[in-house]
Formats: sequence, structure tokens, C-alpha cells
Amino acid sequence: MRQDKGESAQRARRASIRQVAAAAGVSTSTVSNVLNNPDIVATDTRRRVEDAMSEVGYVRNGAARQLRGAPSTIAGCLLLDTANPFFAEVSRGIEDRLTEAGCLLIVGSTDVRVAQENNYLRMMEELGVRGILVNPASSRLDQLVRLSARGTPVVLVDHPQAGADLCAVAVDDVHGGGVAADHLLALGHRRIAFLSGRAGVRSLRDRREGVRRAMTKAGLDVSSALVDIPVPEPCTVEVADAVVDQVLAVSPRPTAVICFNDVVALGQLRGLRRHGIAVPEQMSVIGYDDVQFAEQLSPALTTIRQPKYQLGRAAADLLLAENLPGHLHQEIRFTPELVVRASTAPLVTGG
Amino acid sequence: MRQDKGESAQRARRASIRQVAAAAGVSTSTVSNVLNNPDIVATDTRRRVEDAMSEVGYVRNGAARQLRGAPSTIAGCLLLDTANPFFAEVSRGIEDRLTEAGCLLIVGSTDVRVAQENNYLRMMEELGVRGILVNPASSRLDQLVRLSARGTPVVLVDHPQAGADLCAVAVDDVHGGGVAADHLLALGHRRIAFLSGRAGVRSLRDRREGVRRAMTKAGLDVSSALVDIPVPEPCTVEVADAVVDQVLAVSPRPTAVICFNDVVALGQLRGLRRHGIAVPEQMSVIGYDDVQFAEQLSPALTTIRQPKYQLGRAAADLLLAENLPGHLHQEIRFTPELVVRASTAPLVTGG
DNA sequence: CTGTTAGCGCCTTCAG
DNA sequence: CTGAAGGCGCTAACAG
Repeated sequence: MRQDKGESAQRARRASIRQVAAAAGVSTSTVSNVLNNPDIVATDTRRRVEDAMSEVGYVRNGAARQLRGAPSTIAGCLLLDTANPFFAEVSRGIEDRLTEAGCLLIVGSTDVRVAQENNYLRMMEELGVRGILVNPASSRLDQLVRLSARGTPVVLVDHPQAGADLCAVAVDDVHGGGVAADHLLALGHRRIAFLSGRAGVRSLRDRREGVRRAMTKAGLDVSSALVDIPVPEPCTVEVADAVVDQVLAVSPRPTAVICFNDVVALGQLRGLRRHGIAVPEQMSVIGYDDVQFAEQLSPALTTIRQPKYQLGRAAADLLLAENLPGHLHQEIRFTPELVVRASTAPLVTGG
Repeated sequence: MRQDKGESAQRARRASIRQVAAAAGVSTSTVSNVLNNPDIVATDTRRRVEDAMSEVGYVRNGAARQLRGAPSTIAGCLLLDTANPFFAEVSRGIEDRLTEAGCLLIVGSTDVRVAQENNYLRMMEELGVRGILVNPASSRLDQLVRLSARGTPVVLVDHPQAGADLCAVAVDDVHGGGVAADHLLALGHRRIAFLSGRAGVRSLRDRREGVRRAMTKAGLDVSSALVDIPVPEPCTVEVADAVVDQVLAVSPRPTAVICFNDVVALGQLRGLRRHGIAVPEQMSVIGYDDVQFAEQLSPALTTIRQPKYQLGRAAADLLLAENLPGHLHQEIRFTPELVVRASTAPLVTGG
């Protein structure tokens, strides 16, 4: 069963353009032409070459083509956590747009770790990817700007341009936090917990700022109306469930909680149920993202809807446009919207 | 603002090992040694080279390395739909294991389209990826076997080896379907709808077979006890919601429904609510996968739990082992388990 | 229309 | 320990 060549190698070397040429009795450049300029090759020569290709099992060598200057067919994408339903939908939007352009997608989860992000960025840059879509783990963008300047286009995903010389697709998080707070304030809540994630995440800071402004506008004293509670990593349902203990320990107890995403809200619902606290009667809960399952939770989740799939598609659009002649960096901005369901209700005084 | 070189190019050519050598006053092979055999280079020479690298902004050229014979740092993965929460978790497991091995991951969704799958496979093979993890869109595996024989290792994900000369990570779907049916039969249900997806998907056929066997074992006439209903693509909550109309139109009406995944079950819950049909009092619903949100649905979803993340990790493990000397193809098999919650209940006769 | 040639950037001999 | 040379597979020029 040994190969004739005597190569002990695991993986036999693939047939090259040269073997095809030999098998078809033509030169290598003719084979190359069949591949890249079929029109300029005589029909019967072409057919002979094509037969030779399937005969020797020829497969193009992407590395050699790229070395020769062909544009890369790979784009990269770094998200905080690809398993999170929000990012999973964003990623699918990216993938679909890239596929239309004949590109493949490398994905990576940073788990909000800058070191991991840099590691991925370096590997992708070495591969010479066509560009990288990044939901940054930190708000320091200089690393990304330098990467872009060195020749690998970078598009920010779910992050504002923030003065950086990059394309960006953003969602107005200040607005999102604002409408969440406005909703609760209109229902009479005057003490609201804000569940945020790892410190320093830009989108969460912005949402908190939106909440703060809404409270100020309503004439409230933020220091007593707003209770900050961090959710430790990893941000899973179980962890968010456990955080409920902290929420309930605050005195005076908040009557409503704004979660930084729907997974955390799911954990809150579970934890509150565990404590025998009725939602929304004794506690209003509001999520963020409006993932698929939000509508069918018990109770159905009031949340802030973000355009997830479209976010991804738009980002990929920008990336693909980076190569075009007169390209200018631009920011696309989406506005999130409140979706009122059953997890929020008017404050019952004396509850 | 024009570059001095007068290059109108979008993307300046990156610095090569040669420019580093020139800047450091050494030869290219010394630079190469600094990169690949740092130990054999004199300390001060090495430092000089390293300074030169950062000075000229050197980045390794992956294409050139690969052409020279370096192993690829990329693995591919083809799933039916990466945005589906089941596959998103599988994919995260793959990603984590690959990252430990210093590999990147290309993902692709086939949407159960063989043409799309083949397209992705071809592109990945041309790139010379280290291997490809595939949840096949069809049960014809010859294409994959040939790919593997040509030198690109293939690992089947959530699919049995089925006699193919490939590694595989499988979950016992017949068993899964069986326990779902056993549960409903024990509750007294005698007319059960099975919601399946696109025809020909192996895992769904197997689950149906499990259901069939359970019915037979219980002494039922399958032709009257089992009602097959297909859910058209794309398999979204909305589509599954609409399918409820078909379920209810069947005469005599089924009293329980087994869904092929939790997303479809979610749609069923929504559609049944729309029709004013109480779950589980008037209709029992059972899902598949046990995704994160299943526990918190209204009502909490009875479902079949699959080891999603572990499935991915195990598959990546097998792929990484393909290069090892005495490698033999193997199958790893997981067993799914029933998780009883609130969406199933005893049959109320005369309901 | 087809063949010849010269590298793309890197790494691995083999001499010094 | 360092330098010089060849070639991985492919394509863009140019010659025929």
C-alpha cells in the first residue's frame, strides 16, 4: 500500500500546474490561461487541459496565487463571543455578504481580552486577509488604526468611528439606554439597577450614559436613582442568575433592572423566580438586543431591539468597498428601538 | 499625501525579510533564523534584527511560508447554519480547541445546500487548510471521502462515521428520538406529530426512526400514531410558527408534537399561543438540543439535551490528531438525554 | 494562440 | 554563527 514515490509523508504533495501541463502536452502558461483566461485558449486545447486536470486531480494552490499577488479570499472577524446569540446573528450577516463576494470568513472570539484580540489580529495580518471586522475589546483603537495603515483594512463593528481613520458600523447605545430608562421612568420606577458587564466596554458605558441622562432629564438624583451592578465574566445565564442575589441585597431595593443583553436578562428572570419574586409585579426587567427567544420567555421580555443581521451585512459591505478606488472611511449608524412586552409594568407603591 | 514611491496602489507592499536584513546589516537567512531558530543567533545580532523588524514594520508572510511547506494555521468548518444556537455553541467549542493549538477557524453555513457545501469545500481545499470539520448537508459522503484522500483531513460533526474512512463525532439520534417518544407515550399520548426539516437530513431521519421504533415497541400502529409534518426552510421561529396551522388541521388532531430543534419548538409555542391553545394542557411540545433559553420559555421546554460545546471540542481534537504518525480514523459517540420541564403533560382524554 | 522566462517571500541546504 | 543560492506553484510579460 506504500506510495511508489517512497514518500513517507502523511500528505502526498498535490499535483501542480506543471503535471497538468505534462499530461495535456502543453506548457504551464496554457494551463494557467485555461484557469484565468479561458476565452483566449482554443476550445480543443482547453478541453484537453481540463481533462488532464481532473485526471491528475488538480487543485489550485491558493498560497502560490496569493504570493503572486492575487487578492486574498479571506476576511477576518473578531467578536466578543461568537456563541452569544447577538454576535451569532451579526456573524451570519457578515458571512452571507462575504459569500456573495466569493470570500471566506475567519471568526474569533476575544472574550473581551485585549491580548487574545491582538493575537488573532497578528495571525490574520500574517495571512494577508482582505480585511478584518472588529468589535473591539477595548476602546483604545490605535492598534487597529496602525494595522489599517499597514495595509489590512479594518472595519469597526457595533462601535462608533470615534474619530479613528476607519470605517465603522455603530448602533446608538446612548439612545438605547435612554429609551430603556424613559420607559421605566414613565412606569413610575425611581430606583433602577443597571447590570453592566466587564468594565470599560464602550457600548455598556454608552448605554449607562443614556440611562443617566434620562434620569437627569426627569429631574432625578442619579446617585440615588441608579444602582450599578457589574456582571462578572463569563457572561452566561448561570452567572447572571447568581447576580440576582446582589440586586436584591441593595437597600433600598431597586424596583427595576436594565440588563446589558438578553442573556443576562434571561438569567435575571431565572434568579428572580428562584427567589420567588414575581416579574413584572415585584420587579421589572428589561433586556437588550431582542434575540429570537426574547418574545417567548416567561414573561415575554421587554427589550431594546438591535438590527443584528443588518449590522453584519453593512459591516461586510464596508469592508468589501475598502479596495475600491476613491474609497473614503465612513460610519453607518443604526438606531435601536424599544420593544415593550410583559416583563415591565407600572411601579406598585408599597410593594 | 502621495506616497513617495509613486505607487498608485491602494495597499503598499509589505516589508519583506530582505528589507529587514538590509536595515539590520545582515543576510536574509539570519533574519529567518531570528524568526525560526532564535537560539542559534548571537544575542546582539538578534536584537539588532528585532529592532530592524519593528523599524520597517515587518510582518511575516503566511502565503510564502505555506508555499515553502509550513503547515497551514487554518481549519475550516461547515455547519448547516452558524446562527442557529445549537451550531453556534458547537462552533465555539471547535474554535476554543483550535485556538489552543494556534489555529484559526473559517466557518461557513451551508443551509443544507449541497452546492453551497461543495463550493465552500473547494475554496478551503485550494487554501490548503489543515482540515475541515463538516456537518454534511447530504448523507452521500463520497465527495468528502475523496477530499480526505486527496490530502485534506475531514472530520464529520454531529454525524456518524457510517462506514466512511473518516473521523466522526456523532450523537445517537435514534436514541434521542426514542426517549422523546417514550416520554410522550408514557404520558398517554397516542397521536404525535413529528416536525422534521428539509427532507434527507440524516439526523432527522434517525430521530424519526427512534420515534417509530418506540411506537412499535409500545404496540401502536405507526401509520395512525405518527404524523409527519415538514418545516420548510429557512428554519426560523416565524416559519415554525406558521406550521402550527398545518399541525392543527390534521384530523384527528395530534395531542403532542416533537420538534426537530428548540427554535422550531419556540415557533410552535408562539403559534399555539396565537391559536389560543394551551401548552401543555391541550398540546404537549417537546424540543431538541436544550439551548440556553429552553429552560426559561413559557412554558419551560421539555427537550432532548445534546452536548453541544463538547461536540465541537471533540471534533477539533480529532482533526488536530489527523497529522499524528499512527493516526487511525475513529468515531466518538455521545448520548443525548431527556430533560423534562413544563411543556409536556399527561394526555387529558376528551380534551 | 502557445511557449519561455522571471520572479512573488520565504526557508533550507551548503560553504565559509 | 553568517552568507549565497535554489525552488515551492503560480502568473504576467514577452516571443514565437
